[in-house]
Amino acid sequence: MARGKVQMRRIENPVHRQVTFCKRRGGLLKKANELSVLCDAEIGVIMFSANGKLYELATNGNMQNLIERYKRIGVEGQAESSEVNQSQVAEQEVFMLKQEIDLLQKGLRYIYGDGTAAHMTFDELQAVERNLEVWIYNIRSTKIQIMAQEIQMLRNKEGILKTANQILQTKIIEQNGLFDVSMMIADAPYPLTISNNQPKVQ
Amino acid sequence: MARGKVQMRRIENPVHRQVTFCKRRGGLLKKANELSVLCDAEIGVIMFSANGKLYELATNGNMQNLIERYKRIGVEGQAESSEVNQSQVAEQEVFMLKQEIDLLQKGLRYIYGDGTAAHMTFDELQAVERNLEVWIYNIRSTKIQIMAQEIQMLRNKEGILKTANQILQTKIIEQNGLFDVSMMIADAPYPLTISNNQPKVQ
DNA sequence: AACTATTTATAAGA
DNA sequence: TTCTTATAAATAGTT
Repeated sequence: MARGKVQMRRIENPVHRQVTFCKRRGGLLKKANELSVLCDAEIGVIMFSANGKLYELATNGNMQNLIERYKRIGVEGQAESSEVNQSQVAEQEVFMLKQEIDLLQKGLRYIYGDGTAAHMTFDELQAVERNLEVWIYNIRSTKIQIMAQEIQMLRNKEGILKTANQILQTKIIEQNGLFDVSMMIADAPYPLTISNNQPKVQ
Repeated sequence: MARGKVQMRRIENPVHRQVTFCKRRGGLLKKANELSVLCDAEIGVIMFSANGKLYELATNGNMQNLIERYKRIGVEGQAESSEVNQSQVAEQEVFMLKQEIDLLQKGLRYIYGDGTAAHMTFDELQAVERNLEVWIYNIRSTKIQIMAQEIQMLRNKEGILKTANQILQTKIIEQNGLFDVSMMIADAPYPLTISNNQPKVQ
């Protein structure tokens, strides 16, 4: 509105955005208050900044009352809504969220809780038991996979070490001509020149 | 703001007041929307005109959500409140709620999740498996308890029914004098005069 | 936060 | 309510 028209889209520069928010926030609250005084209207404004900070104004001094009135009057005599009547959608959404929360809480009570499962019905217990069996099955499968991978890795290592061992023996024999070192290391259980650092499986 | 400065008090002329309300209402909503877009803020405005008509704007398109958020966050980080700050109580409550939500989410990710457990380490799997075994054990114990209670209850019922049966037979015999009805009901598997509505165990 | 050149909002009139 | 226009207010860019 001054020193240049502004494009009506999000200000990318964070500092700039913050400054503008601060300025316009004041302006908006002032306008709201003026409208309230001049026209004898009751106005509430709720603002959440980008970083979640709350700013509010209620011209009657009490946002709770205003919200109560809003919910009561609600859909009835309203005129210029920002959108079409979304109250049904909103109610539905709230209902869904509440159900989801219930489910979350129940599920956790189910698992953590006192462990005695004493408050559950027989059918619920039956269902949980089946779930637990599936989970145990999955966990055991995964464990077996992990162990199989370990085994495979160890076998690969074994092969590499054996090969290295042979190469080393060959080199030593070449360097020492006719002298046969194979008798010197005949009792060693592993190649003497490569450390054997294997991972463990419990 | 134009053609003369305006005194900041209620406009007495009703027509004039209505016109001003209409104009400034539009201005306020526009400003609110601009602020929302420019600064990435979430803004709700509720206006009740002097004659009780409701006008509203919610920049996220849903006033219910905004009110929910307002009530949740409440007094936390707010600056220009129209009321005194109850921040300590509110902050505590918000903190508790956040922790609870974290716990819920963490616990459920653990249990539900993708079921494949592929992202867990071997040791984690081991721990979960032990937990699951404990839970299954508890569940099976509880099931057995429930079944034992059922059996006990059924036995009690059986006793009561047998007693009732005998009493009834006795009464009938008394009323009919020498006539013996016991032969009439000898083939009935249960007492004929008491409904037998037993719970089921799967 | 303070300063202005401009843009925007709007009071009065129609 | 809406349009017009003179003027008051708000504010973008700068310091």
